[in-house]
Amino acid sequence: MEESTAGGRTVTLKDLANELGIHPSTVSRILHSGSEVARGAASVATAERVRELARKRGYSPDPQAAGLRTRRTRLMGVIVPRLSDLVLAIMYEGIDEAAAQLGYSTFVMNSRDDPEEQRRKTESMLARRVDGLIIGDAHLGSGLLRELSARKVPFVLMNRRVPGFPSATCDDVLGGELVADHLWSKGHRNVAVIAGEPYASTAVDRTAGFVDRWRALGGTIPRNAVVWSRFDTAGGREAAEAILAHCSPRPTALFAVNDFAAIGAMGALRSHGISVGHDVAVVGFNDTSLAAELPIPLSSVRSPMLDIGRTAVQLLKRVLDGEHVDPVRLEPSLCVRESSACGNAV
Amino acid sequence: MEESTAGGRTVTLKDLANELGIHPSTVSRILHSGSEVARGAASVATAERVRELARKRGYSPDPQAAGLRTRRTRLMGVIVPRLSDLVLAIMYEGIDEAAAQLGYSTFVMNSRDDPEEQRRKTESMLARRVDGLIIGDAHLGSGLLRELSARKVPFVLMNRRVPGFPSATCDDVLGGELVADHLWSKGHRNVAVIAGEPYASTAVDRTAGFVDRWRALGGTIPRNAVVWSRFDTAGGREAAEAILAHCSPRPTALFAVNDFAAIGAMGALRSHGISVGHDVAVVGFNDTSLAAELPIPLSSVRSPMLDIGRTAVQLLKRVLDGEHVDPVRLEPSLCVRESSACGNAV
DNA sequence: CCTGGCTACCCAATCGATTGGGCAACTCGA
DNA sequence: TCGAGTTGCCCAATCGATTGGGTAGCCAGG
Repeated sequence: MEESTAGGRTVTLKDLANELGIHPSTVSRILHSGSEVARGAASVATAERVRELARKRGYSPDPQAAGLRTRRTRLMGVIVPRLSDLVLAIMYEGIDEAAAQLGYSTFVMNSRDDPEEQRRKTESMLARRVDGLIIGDAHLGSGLLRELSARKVPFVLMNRRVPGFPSATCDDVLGGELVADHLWSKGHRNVAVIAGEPYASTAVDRTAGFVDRWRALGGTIPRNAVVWSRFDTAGGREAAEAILAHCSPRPTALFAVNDFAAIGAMGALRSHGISVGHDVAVVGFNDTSLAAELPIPLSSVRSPMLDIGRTAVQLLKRVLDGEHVDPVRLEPSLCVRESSACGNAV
Repeated sequence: MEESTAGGRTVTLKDLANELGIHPSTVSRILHSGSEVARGAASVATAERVRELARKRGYSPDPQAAGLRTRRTRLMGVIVPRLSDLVLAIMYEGIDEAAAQLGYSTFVMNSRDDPEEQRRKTESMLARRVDGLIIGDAHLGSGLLRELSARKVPFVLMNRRVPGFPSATCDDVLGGELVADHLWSKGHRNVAVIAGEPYASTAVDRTAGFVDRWRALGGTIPRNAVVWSRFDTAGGREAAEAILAHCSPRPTALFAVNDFAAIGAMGALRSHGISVGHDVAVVGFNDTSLAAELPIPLSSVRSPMLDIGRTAVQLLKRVLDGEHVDPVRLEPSLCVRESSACGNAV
């Protein structure tokens, strides 16, 4: 009785209709319409017979055919820098879950933060006729978003925001502020920031939140203590090397806007014989599952990654429904661990 | 001139045909057929005019319509335990790349290694009418694969193999052997294995490769020195705790079949004041990007994850073309780092 | 002049679901 | 008893691309 979709013969609306001696359109209305329409379309008894047979035959509607007619695919396209970035992978899990709940499926593609690829992948998604896009790799000042907007492509941003467009992000400014408060209260007065990529709002906002709050607290941050870098371990390592080379006296605390950069920085510090959590405090961002499990557990700002993904889906749904939506920022919290547990001698 | 797909009016074959005063079928043959058919369908001059106009109008064929007619979607479904597992994420990047090259798009879904979810996601993929499946979460002895086979659903396995089905995997047995050779040659004689999940061929094969080779070398491994565990850091931590609690004398080397489990184990060792790479050697598996960047760099078996993904796509393509395909095992290599650099006193 | 074979196209059915418009048959109120 | 309304269903067009089967016009050979 489990014939269903693949390999063997596929059951169609017409098959069901023939078998019951009624018209396919009636079957369609019964199976795929809101209860009001379905009520008007058939008697309760007929409806029950139809539903029963559909179940028995393992009927599943052909999304190709339905989409062809309705011009909607119930497909969302998701573009991320790279899925092998744990942060994005987890957001995608949130997307996957929320999309399934709304009856949508998702495509994901990696753009590797390359503007060329962003365009290519976007077009490729549109060629697949996705209903809308969730863009997780937005670059500040990129023209692509304005173009998409002009073409009336429905989309929302995720993870990174760009002013003027709907987005689901962490409140990264607040996250940076939390770190500033923490390090300041631990007695640190000489800090450096591994700031990430300047085209990403995550990097910019976290850095700005930290630096602005630090100054508000009365601290100073020399220009060369803010080092832009890639988001991965290698980037963090290089940035830490630069800081060690150019900042004197040596900072007593490092804020990396990303856990992986923080891990890279920890490696660099260690190579220099500097003890993390003792000689130098390190704080990361995102609280990925690794942070707590590292040999020296890493303090990190926990961002609600799953919720960001879920929220992005909900926002996109509302955009698809024609609503106007405002950016959403979800609140982060700080997890203090050994890497920044001990303060500076005051 | 960039009208193209979304929002605004979509250009169809008929539009092109009308504008040129020829029949849609002719346009179709010109744009979407091999050169032989296209040659027969129109003069070179007409063909050029069609192609030119298609470019100018930004024509892109509607996959819904094409799929409805041809019964093929050029879609591959990919099922993985979780995309937030770096190993699978990287394999997926390989898939994404290879699939794009062949003109396919991919769906990914997470099954979380839950048999119920595996079924649900599989059906959901089939309901979307994917042409075939890449299954990255196969359980040894699961009935699902046999069912799919019986239903003639085209699929290949990836990452984990199950005898009797086509698969693209690492040669995990060889990987385990490499580790055994390495640790033995370093003088270790008392070792333990963090073996992973017994339903996954990766875990079973790596463990078997290690244990069998170890015995062949003349070593012994007591029963309680092989601890099955989850693949994540927490699982590795728990397994290491169990080993420390139950194995005496304490092993001088640990082989974890997965880098994350290895990292968890390193954390546990450290909590016990045991120095990794000095008191106890640790070796992981997969050589994820983190291994080399850890404060104490982790020795690990490098598995060709990208290639495994690419290979899976190529195998599936061949299955879709009706060929018979045999399992493919890609060769791993060992990367020795600080965590197992120093041997045991001989 | 007739036949046969090209060349360069056209025609129309088809895939499966959706949906606006019908329309019988029956009910009910006046 | 008539008209209006409701119930329960059918009809047929449609979405866009594909594809097996034509066919008109032309040229060459016999």
